[in-house]
Amino acid sequence: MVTIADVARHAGVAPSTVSYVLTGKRSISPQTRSKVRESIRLLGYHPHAGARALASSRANVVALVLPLRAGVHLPVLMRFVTAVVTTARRHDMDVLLVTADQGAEGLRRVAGSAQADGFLVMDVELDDDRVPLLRQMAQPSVLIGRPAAVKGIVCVDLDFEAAGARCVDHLADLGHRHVGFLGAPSVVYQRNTGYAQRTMAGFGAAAMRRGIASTALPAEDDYESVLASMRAMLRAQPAMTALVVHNEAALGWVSAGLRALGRKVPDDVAVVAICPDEYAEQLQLTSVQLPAEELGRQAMELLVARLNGQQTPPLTLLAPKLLSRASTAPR
Amino acid sequence: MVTIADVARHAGVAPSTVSYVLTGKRSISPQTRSKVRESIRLLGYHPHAGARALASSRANVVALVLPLRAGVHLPVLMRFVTAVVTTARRHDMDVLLVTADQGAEGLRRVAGSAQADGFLVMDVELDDDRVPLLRQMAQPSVLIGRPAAVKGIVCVDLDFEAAGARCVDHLADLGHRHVGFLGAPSVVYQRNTGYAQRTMAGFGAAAMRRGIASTALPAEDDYESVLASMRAMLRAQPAMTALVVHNEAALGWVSAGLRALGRKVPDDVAVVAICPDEYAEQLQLTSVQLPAEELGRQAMELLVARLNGQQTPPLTLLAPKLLSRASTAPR
DNA sequence: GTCCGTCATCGAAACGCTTCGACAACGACG
DNA sequence: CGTCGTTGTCGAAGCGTTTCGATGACGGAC
Repeated sequence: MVTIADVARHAGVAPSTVSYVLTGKRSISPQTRSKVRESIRLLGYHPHAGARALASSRANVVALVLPLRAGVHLPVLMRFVTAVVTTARRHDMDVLLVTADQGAEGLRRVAGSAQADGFLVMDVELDDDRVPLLRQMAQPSVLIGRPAAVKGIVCVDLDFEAAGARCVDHLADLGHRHVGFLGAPSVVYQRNTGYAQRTMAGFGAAAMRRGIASTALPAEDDYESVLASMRAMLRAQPAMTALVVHNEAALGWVSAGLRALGRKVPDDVAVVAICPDEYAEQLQLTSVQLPAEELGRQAMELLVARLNGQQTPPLTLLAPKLLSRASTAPR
Repeated sequence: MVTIADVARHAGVAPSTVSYVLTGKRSISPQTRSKVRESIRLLGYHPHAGARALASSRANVVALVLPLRAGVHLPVLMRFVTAVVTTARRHDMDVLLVTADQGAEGLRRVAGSAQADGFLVMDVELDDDRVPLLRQMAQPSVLIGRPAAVKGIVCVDLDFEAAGARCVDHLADLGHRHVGFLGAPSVVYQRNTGYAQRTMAGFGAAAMRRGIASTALPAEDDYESVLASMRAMLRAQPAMTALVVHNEAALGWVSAGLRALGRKVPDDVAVVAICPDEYAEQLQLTSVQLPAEELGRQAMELLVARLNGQQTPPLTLLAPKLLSRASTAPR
């Protein structure tokens, strides 16, 4: 293994000088800098991560806590992950994969061993038992999503409440008086997942405000379940003329299902989805965008800022954007 | 931060003794052991990962190289990931997430900085440019999948060639003389991905051997594409009475699509899938199992074995298992 | 011509752990 | 009863960085 001492010897300088060239923490003359750089290149030197972590008490690693469990729509999750990894790399950091099933214990271990400088936590439940722990840890953390108690933690989230409301408003403006809500798989609500609950709440409140009748049901990710939920909604509310879908896995089955139930989109039933734009685009659905990449990126940027000692706003809430497409043609 | 010296002081022993209690590399009297354990618990001590890595030249981390790109079916990928993480944890290792788009450069960086002790690489292409690098790296690696040249590397894979053949044999035994093959998205073949190519090859060869006519087409992950591919196959080979599907994302559309083309499963067209068992179970499809968890687990175990200096077989090839279900009822 | 501030560099001391040789204590053995 | 292995523990020397105080060299101000 080639060490910093080897580089220093080769370049005819002190090890500390090499270190300063690498980190840029002190000014170095251009000549020395390029001499050292050349030696580094020639010898193929890579600083030893462990040694670095030990000396600087910075691992240059963030832990990403991922929910690999039922009800999570993986393609969407991966958009977050990709954005996080890309942004991390841009700041010369790496990403340690921690699965949510390792629980608070896993967090404690990773934090205690100083394996990671910070934590990015996804799929937060409203009453999440990891939150108290995160709050008292030495390392900063950023949540993607929002628990009920946000005191003392930093969150990034889409304003799902507003998103739910935005869908209703759009439909109400088009004259719909009876709307349905096709939600995430029921386990997601059972877990009390923040974004799912909030969207529902926003949807419900907006319907009340606009004096519109509404029904809501969860749906699993298969055709039968989607069909069953929609059938049940139509039975409960035969006059239903619009549907809000907050379930990426179900999206593909919705219009086929409605057709099977004797309804055409958009003539009989208008559809608004809450999902990444690409999906809506492909299916030609009016949608509120779920900016996964943007959320992942911002979360990582916030974490980096905190690691650099900067003050950050405790809550970054992205405003929902609705894009009108063929599935809600004016009546 | 509480260090090993604190623990040693608290327990009234030397730091090295604490270390030996932790690693178990020398025998320690039961009394001392429990005394030290108690101090560790009381003080909430966690060894500093960096220090440990530096002193022992072992980071207790494996890098998992993930293909987060088009054509990869994420639910299946996540099965691998979950199995890898779980197995890693069982050996007290953590998992560093490296995305394939960081390329060979990323591997070099992680390896050079001794951030990881070994590499697990997924979604290997037949002529993968990372393979030469992996071969010459100080750290061992295990591939999930197989490049064309396997010399000097360790791979774990399902025998996809046999899997393709197994499907044909099953169908041939049932009397089918004209079969189709609905493959992965075309980008996957364009990339020359090992498992996709091999399955095709096995399928084709078996069809030849059994004197059966065959057609093959790729399919994307949407209904339209699946329908189009199947229509094209039926046009090319109107007598087609059986279909092998090697595309998890397409599975859900197959029987609906065939129905739309005027064919019923299994009476008009028999279907065999190559996919994780759960999917086949749910859709009641005869299938060759894709044991993702098993592959992930074995890959990690092999890597651990190599890290412990054990010799391992260069190729672990799992035999395909076919499970007969309703979609290939005897004619 | 002296003094002072800046700039570039050096040397040495951490950082927290593992590992290896050394060494008592102790029972077994001849 | 001396000797020899074993067992359990200690002390110290690394591991490869970063960081901080120190130090020359140099230029500008007086």
